Amino acid sequence: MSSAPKIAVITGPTATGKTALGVMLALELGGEVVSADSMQVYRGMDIGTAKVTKEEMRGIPHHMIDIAEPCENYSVARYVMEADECVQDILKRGLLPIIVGGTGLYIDSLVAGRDFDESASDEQLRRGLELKYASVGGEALLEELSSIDPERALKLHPSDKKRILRALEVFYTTGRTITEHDAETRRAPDRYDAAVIALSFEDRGRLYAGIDKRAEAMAEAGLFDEVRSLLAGGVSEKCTAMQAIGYKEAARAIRGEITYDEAIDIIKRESRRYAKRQLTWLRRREEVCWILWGNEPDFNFGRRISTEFLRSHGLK
RNA sequence: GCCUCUGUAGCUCAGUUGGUAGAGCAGAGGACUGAAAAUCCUCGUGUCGUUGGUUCAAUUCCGACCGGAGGCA
Repeated sequence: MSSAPKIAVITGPTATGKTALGVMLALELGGEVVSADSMQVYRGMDIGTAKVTKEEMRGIPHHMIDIAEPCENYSVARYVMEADECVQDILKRGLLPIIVGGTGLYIDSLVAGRDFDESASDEQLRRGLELKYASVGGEALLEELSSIDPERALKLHPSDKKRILRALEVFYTTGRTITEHDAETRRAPDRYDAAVIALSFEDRGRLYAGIDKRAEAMAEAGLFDEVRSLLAGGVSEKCTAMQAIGYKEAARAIRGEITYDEAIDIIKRESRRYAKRQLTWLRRREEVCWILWGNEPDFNFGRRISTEFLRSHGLK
């Protein structure tokens, strides 16, 4: 058995009740919530990210929310550093850290304790590579990568610009291939012993219905006004924050490219697809305690299953 | 009531000069190590409205019937 500190994780696709269950477990077990959500880190993005409200928190401290300006570009690397500090601090105070969120990459990276090399990022270089990609194309850049890191190149498709560029960037800034970096971090044992609870619905249709309903509710709650004020505050389309589902579509409607109703329909569809990707990410992880709702989330049931699972995992 | 058009994948439609069919969208599956709510890959069988007829063979031609749209001194 590993000697890594034990923590709890609540994840699952969007609109499945992670937030509510997180607070319940924190109250019951004496814990604090550490959010794992790539968009809730940004201030001013509340409605469209379904951020926890003060009332919903019920006095439970929530970390890693509202910690960046929407025009900053947040990243996994920064998340792991900052979230890890929160987790350490909670553990030090004898409480249970409960990671709650749907950003799989953030959760896995935090749990594994991935060490992102500080030097392996270079804006200038990336811009240059980007221009090169535009001029010579993905095939040519993949070939370039192939001569450096054939293993990685083999796994990438010529259209997968982001990953080809990153692989080259890592090599040119650190002198080591991304394959070597990967191998190294995979070899290291996880930093935390995570008990993972995943929420979803038994029936995919139910999940999607909930997502659609929530999109409508967001629009009614003032999503478009929220986006308007972000844009007025100088948050540009290029910011990572504006890639968030709900925000980019609302911005298009505000610019008059599509109607508000069209925007809402697209938001629903993109959210459904996002949920599907979240499920795909989650399914490859073994030892997950799945809690599948029927028609509606049943939090009494969820809480019972969760606490049982966490106890069996040696938590409290 | 009569005339014309129409009925093909969840939706919008294409098509087969007769050999049981294919696009877009929706959807499904997968990947994922510094943008991850991002990015990328793969996947098309459906009583061709129903029912008779012609034919070796009908979704395709003919008839009737049932939906839908339009027209009618």
